[in-house]
Amino acid sequence: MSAAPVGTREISRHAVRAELARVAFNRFCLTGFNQVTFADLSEAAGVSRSTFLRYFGTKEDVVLFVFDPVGDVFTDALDAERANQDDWSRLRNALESAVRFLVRDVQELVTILGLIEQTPALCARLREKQTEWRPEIVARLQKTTPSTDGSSVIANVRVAAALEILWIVLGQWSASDGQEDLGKLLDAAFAAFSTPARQQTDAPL
Amino acid sequence: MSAAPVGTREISRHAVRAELARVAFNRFCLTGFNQVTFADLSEAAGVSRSTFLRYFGTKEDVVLFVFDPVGDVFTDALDAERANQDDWSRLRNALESAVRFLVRDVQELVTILGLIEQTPALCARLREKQTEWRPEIVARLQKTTPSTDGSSVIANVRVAAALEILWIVLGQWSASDGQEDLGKLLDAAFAAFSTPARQQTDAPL
DNA sequence: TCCTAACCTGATACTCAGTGTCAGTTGCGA
DNA sequence: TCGCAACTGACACTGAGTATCAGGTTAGGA
Repeated sequence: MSAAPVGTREISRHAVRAELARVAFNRFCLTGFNQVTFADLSEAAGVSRSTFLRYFGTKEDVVLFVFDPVGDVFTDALDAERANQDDWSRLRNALESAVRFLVRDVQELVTILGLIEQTPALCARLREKQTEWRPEIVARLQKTTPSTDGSSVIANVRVAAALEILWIVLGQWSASDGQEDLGKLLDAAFAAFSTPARQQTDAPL
Repeated sequence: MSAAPVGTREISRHAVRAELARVAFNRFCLTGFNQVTFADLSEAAGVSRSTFLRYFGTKEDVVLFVFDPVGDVFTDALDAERANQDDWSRLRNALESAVRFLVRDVQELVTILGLIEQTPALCARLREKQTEWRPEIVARLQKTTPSTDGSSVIANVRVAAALEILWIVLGQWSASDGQEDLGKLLDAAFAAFSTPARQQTDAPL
């Protein structure tokens, strides 16, 4: 996982970052992501534009940096799974760990997801992160299974599908204002692969 | 599908667009996407920067506009499928239509995919298009099946998974320089959902 | 306690993407 | 032939992101 902050410098940096993000987040929700400029943000936060930009490389990162650890959380959780389970179960459980990591403050996460949903630039950047996570996850998933020809494609598809489920489930969950049970939503989503893909699809929940 | 160009204006616009994209594409491949500016492109194409920007809203679109019809191709193909097939078969076949639409000039497509792969901005924008296609595809897939509670999530997951397969298969295909059979690659990818998700995964090709 | 090297900050200047406007031109239909 | 609509280049502008610099602050070792 990411190295815990050791020096006081690191602690300070982390805290400032959090505070800047907090201030910025309010502005984004109030005015809309695209309407807010770095000049606005730095003024609201009481630092110079230069300084603000030193903490966040891009405007998207101001919102999305909270998702950065998800890749590691996911791979770690995948490793912790018993290797004798099938791929889907392992992915489902690892996904639950990732979701649990994200849901600390329900209201906050719902708000962030809402902001992301209505801002194409944020969606795009988030998908980019998702794509960065995939190779490592695929490697971990395959570690137990001696890779045969073509199994790499299969592993890639399964991981990609699992990551898609992450956003679909979170979207559904935030649409219910954080009311629905995330575990059940995950089960319902993974049913897409176990239910006979014909007519019906009786909701299993 | 998109309206065929009728007036001479429309024909002209379409042709100019294609020519500008052609010139620009060479530059991108030569120097790298990020290193080329609109000033470079317009100079190379012999038009003003203003004019170039009028044909393509963003630099990404200069490369990716060829993917714009894919969403419609996919949904149309999905409608054409016999409704009594299962979801996976319908999606697989619709995907094959989309792929066939894209593969007109093998060498050109391989080059484009290579450029996209090594340019994060292009990947991100492409994923954005993909996300735009999804709702309509989900609607078409569900049209035949009376939607029960929770089946919407399942349909969303299946479509999302299918679209992921599109890029995974195209990536694999372009890595083989366009040699591998796309139909077989699609079968291999969809095997991720039919093969028991345990050990082995003997490659079915 | 002091010194120094590393770090943080704000200021400034720069490149480039993307938007908007305007005046002149050209093609097309009436 | 007239007039409208679209196309064009020129120009100005906003804002993201990069780079540099000088002055101030702090951590940590002597």
